[in-house]
Amino acid sequence: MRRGPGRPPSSHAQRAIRAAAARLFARHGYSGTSVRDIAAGAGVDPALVNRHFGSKEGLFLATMSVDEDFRGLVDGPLGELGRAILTRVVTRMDGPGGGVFAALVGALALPEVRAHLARSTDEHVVGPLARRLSGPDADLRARLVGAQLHGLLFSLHVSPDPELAQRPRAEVLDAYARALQALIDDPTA
Amino acid sequence: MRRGPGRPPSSHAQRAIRAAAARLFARHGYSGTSVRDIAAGAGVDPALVNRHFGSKEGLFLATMSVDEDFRGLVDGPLGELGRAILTRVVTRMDGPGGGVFAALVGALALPEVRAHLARSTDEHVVGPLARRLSGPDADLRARLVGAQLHGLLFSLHVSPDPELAQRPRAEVLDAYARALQALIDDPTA
DNA sequence: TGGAATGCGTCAACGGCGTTGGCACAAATG
DNA sequence: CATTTGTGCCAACGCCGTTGACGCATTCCA
Repeated sequence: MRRGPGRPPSSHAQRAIRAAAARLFARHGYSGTSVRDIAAGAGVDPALVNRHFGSKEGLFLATMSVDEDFRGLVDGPLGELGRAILTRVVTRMDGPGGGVFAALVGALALPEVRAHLARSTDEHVVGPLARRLSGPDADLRARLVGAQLHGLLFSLHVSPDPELAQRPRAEVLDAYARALQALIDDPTA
Repeated sequence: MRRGPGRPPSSHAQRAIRAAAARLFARHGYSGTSVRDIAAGAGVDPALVNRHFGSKEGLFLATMSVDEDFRGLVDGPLGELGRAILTRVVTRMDGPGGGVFAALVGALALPEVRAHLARSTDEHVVGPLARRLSGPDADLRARLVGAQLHGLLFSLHVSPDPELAQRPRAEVLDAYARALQALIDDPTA
């Protein structure tokens, strides 16, 4: 995108790069998307990507995030919390930008991506849930609920089980909610 | 490794490449291991790798496999099957070659790797388990048990939760077994 | 008002990557 | 002996992420 000499000082290119990166990363994953692809999609020189975002990894971390949508995820009544959490998370991942989780998993070889995913999970699921659980091993049970969530997302969007992905979501959620609830409920009650 | 002109006709290099690849892939993952690294570790020319195994992906699929260890995984009594499956799988992944699952997940961008993992899971967990379950939605419940397994392995070895990995395995397995059992038990019973 | 500093964009190049084709040589085959 | 086959080596290809030098417009400041 060549622009005249009287162009504004702000960076239009920066937003174009972000948009192209978000689209391509979500669709083709981290290693399936090259810096040159992103630059071409944004109509920009490849070197500009690294100039603005430091590196391909920096751009990935700046665009691939799920933090904003999961506030108050574990706020419902405890007796139906398994179903509530599942509905929120799965619905989010079925919508646009659902490739984000798969893209993150595909880039876990990068330590910063591992840290990002771990922090997201801790902040929105494990931490708040552990504070709400009663009974023994609340922290352990909350972490295992996080593992269960990762497992379902994994089987739906990362290494998809076709039979599972094709079933009505309500059936899948109902059954899996029982498994989550087995860890949410106080085992001594 | 230069060898004299009277070398034996069989392929010593092939086994050296396999061994180096298994070690390096399990430790550093797919994209963290280069063909040139493997060749150097085997004392061999990089071109030999592709000559014998077709491609880096071919070598990866030939060396990274978990099939052999999971026969009869779901054969125990139904009432304690959750605990039995977990113990087998987690013990296997804690031992040497435990990096295999993480390596596979890190290479899921390759369609053949996705197919390999899906087939392994279907063959050793989902299929046999679905045949043993009673009650409604046996197939769905078996698939969700597979998702739970992936989730725990994910949180232990792919994107490790330090708090979880550090706990005594028995506590973790006991708690998670309840969650698996919630899907194994007939929900109408 | 003139000069330095800053930020944006362009271009060419670097080293590393997976992969390929050509060549050499020993062993097996007729 | 001639051919084919398997094995190994070397040089090179195109793509990758990344970097440094440079041009240019704008802004800041003495």
